[in-house]
Amino acid sequence: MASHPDDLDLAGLTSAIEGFNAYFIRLPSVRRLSFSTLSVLHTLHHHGPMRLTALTATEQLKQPALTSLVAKLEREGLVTRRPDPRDGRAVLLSLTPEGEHIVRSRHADRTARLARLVEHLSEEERAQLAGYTRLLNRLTEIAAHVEG
Amino acid sequence: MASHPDDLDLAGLTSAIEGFNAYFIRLPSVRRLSFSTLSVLHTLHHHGPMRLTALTATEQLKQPALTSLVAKLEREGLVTRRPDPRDGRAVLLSLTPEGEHIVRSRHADRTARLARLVEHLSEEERAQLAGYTRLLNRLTEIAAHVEG
DNA sequence: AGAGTTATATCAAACTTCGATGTAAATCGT
DNA sequence: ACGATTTACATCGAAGTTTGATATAACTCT
Repeated sequence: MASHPDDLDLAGLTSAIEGFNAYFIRLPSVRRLSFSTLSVLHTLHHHGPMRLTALTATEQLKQPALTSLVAKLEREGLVTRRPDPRDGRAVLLSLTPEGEHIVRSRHADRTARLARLVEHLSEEERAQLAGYTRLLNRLTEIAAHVEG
Repeated sequence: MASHPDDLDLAGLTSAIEGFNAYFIRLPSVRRLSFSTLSVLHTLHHHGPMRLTALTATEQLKQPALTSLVAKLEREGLVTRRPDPRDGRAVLLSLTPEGEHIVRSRHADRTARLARLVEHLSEEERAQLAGYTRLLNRLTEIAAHVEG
């Protein structure tokens, strides 16, 4: 289908990402944490303190489910809730040091696994891979704009 | 930290992938399908007919949960179960045409979303992205070896 | 053939998610 | 500044999911 070599085969790229993710996402988490939990921790880690309602937008959970998930995470000491000084109805959620620790340690595990894969690449492939960090960050940034 | 420009910052790359995935994974699925369901459909699509036990290895579910999930998917017409001719205890699972349709249509949605992002890239960045498909497939293949 | 193992099913208990609805705080229109 | 509306989160009970323990039947090995 491509008219010349550099043409971007988007469906092929999508498949490649999907396939790699099937491997990349699955970590044998030591503590048994659900997908929902991990997603909330990831979002809070990257976004910083935010409201329950703001989380409803990114997580694929309805508000009552989030209320109860966050209550549980608070009991477990992974998340703190404090009143929003700007709005008496709202609550600001953030990660505790222990919550941060989980996100960071999963990140470290992924980095280590990636390292083991990269060992098997050629010199040239490794050099090529180095450029993708910028590119992926660029795409993520664009996604944030396009969606928002 | 990098000693020269082409050095591979693995932690940075991991973060970039994690960040992009947070966007890429989340599709507002039309039918309300759980993460577990989607993962099973994806695995069956790529791997072809397989046993329940084989699925237990890739999905992060225990066998009883898979038995009941698969029973539900069979009721909904997304998966078929037939006895394994080689082993009377075992069951071979595969996708129905409708199950295949769901996987393909989610793939198509992702491709379309990716297309909207890529529009915003420069000519040069698009060319760079084209090489990423090969490289990701290569990494996935290596992962299959390293794990297996 | 009998002992051990493997593939899946069943069960009840624990947990998650949902839709509907409640309560209190903020905002809007007059 | 008042009441009406809207927004943020909590609560509730019902429906759905996941789990560990255990059952059953089919394979394997000697």
